[in-house]
Amino acid sequence: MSYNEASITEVSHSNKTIMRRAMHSERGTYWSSLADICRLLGLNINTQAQSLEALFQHRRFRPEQHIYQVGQTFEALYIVNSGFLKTVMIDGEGNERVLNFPMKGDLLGSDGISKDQHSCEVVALTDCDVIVIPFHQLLALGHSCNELEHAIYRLVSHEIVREHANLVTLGSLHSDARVAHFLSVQAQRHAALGFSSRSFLLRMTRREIGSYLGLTLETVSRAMSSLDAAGIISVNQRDIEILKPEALHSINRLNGASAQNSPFPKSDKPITAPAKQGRPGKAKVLTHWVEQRVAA
Amino acid sequence: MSYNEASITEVSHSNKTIMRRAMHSERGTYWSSLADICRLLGLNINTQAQSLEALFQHRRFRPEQHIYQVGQTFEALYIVNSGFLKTVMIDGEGNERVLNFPMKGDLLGSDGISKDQHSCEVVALTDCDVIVIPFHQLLALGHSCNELEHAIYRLVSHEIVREHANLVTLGSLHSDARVAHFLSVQAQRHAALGFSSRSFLLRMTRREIGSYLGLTLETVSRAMSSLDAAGIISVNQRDIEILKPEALHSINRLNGASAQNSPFPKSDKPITAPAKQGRPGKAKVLTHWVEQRVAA
DNA sequence: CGGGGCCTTGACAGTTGTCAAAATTGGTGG
DNA sequence: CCACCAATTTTGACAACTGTCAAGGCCCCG
Repeated sequence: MSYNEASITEVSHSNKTIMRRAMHSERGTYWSSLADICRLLGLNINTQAQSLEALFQHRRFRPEQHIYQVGQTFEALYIVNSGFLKTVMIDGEGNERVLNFPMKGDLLGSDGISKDQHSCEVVALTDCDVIVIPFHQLLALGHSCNELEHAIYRLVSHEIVREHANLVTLGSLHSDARVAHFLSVQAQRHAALGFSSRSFLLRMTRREIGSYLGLTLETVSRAMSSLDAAGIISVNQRDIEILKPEALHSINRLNGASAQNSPFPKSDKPITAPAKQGRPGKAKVLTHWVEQRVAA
Repeated sequence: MSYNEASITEVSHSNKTIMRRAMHSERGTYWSSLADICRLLGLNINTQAQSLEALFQHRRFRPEQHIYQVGQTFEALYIVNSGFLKTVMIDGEGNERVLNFPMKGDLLGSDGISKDQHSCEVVALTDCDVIVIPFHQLLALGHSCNELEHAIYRLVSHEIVREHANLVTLGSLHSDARVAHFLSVQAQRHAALGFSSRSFLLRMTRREIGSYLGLTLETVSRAMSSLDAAGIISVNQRDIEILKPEALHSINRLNGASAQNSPFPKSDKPITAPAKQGRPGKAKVLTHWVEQRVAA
């Protein structure tokens, strides 16, 4: 990503700039142009408008720090420029549920538009660099470029589609399948960022994965051990290596909750992993299902 | 709702009007102004702009008919004017998952903005009347009124917040609590529409409720029987009467998946229903939990 | 080197899915 | 008007899955 070191003369609200610059004085304040952001998002906006030169400030966060909290007044959307985070919802009794694990290129904050107040919170899991996009400013830019405006709506709508997919995963897959799907998606996302899709590091705890998938941390751990024993992945704590991506991807054992209203009778066997041979070492825990697969 | 019988002279694209009028010739075509729609949504837009007089066409649907389908090109958002519907997602094998049960005043179609193509589909459960709002036209109106534009974003964002709540329900509540919560929400929504909040008719099957809640139809049926036996509700097929709304509302038995990272130790007993006396008749099925409550 | 998270694994119990059958409802046709 | 059929709902018995509780191992950090 091409950073733009802040140069005050380029910016309209210079007083603000000075203030913020003071806060981040250790390393200076970074800015990105709208064009940079479009690149980060993979957008191709065709416009010669000067709006592409509008600058947006970066903010850095340490692990555990909040990008925003529940109840905080909504002012800006955020784009993740680097780092890994979690989005969590807190219920009345202080229980926390993980909604998502955003990473580079992801949008944060769209939950706040609805009531001008955030209904969930985002926490950094690693060092993070986030671009702040004041909402009113974004709307103003949208007015000068229809294509950009449409892109904003698309971004927000994309969040809805993503959540739909989560709902389906949560409601209709068994624990092994949820974990397999989670790892598969993580791998793909890492790949999309230019990292290896075969080997990566999980940035969150088993408890957080469980919360995200609607499972306990023990069930997550066991599911991973099963996949390891089946030779589909290799797990060492948070270090994940994917040995058979296709196998991982094709695990979608269904729950009873997936109502089958389709005309087809429930005849054909579900598509499952063609795992062949479990490695002898390590976990002895195999669900019946994986045992069956391993035996086949 | 104040309908406006189509009067062609009021409308700009008269050719379209004639065409559509022909399609619905049985009962004539209805139109609503933007002001009508704001009223339906409970919005209070302050503007004298003539845009409030823009007219939008209604479409009627019979049970089982699709408002839109997966893969269909996105062209419009829809507001439900009357009737009950379901939003469903179809996976590769033809399994269907219910995502929501929209009713009067709800927004439909926001999933389509993302890729100019719908990723789920909406089906009428009863006779329905739906207002069609072509998206490009809505954007154009937004340009002439900032307040309206903001309202559009709020509507879409609200969908995100609603889905967050669904994810939490699905991931962190036990079956009884999910069903109780579902009924509680249904009651509130009926009340918000001016119907009785104590007694209402479910428009969907047990299977559809189960699909929505990530449960099987049998589990839904059993949960309702338990609540009935506990004297909290009265169930007769799809006829629901709520005897103790507070009790129903306060059932939130947690799953293990709700990671408790809060500082408070897990000491205090969860808030549960103070059900006193099960009626002697009917269901003999009680979960341990309800038994415990009933005994207390 | 010690301590505190975090992860793994085991044993067991509670919850929920599966399969099956009976009861209820609504609609259709004789 | 009644009988019958199909769809939906309820209920039961059982098995499978996942949560609960507990113990031990691993790793990082002080």
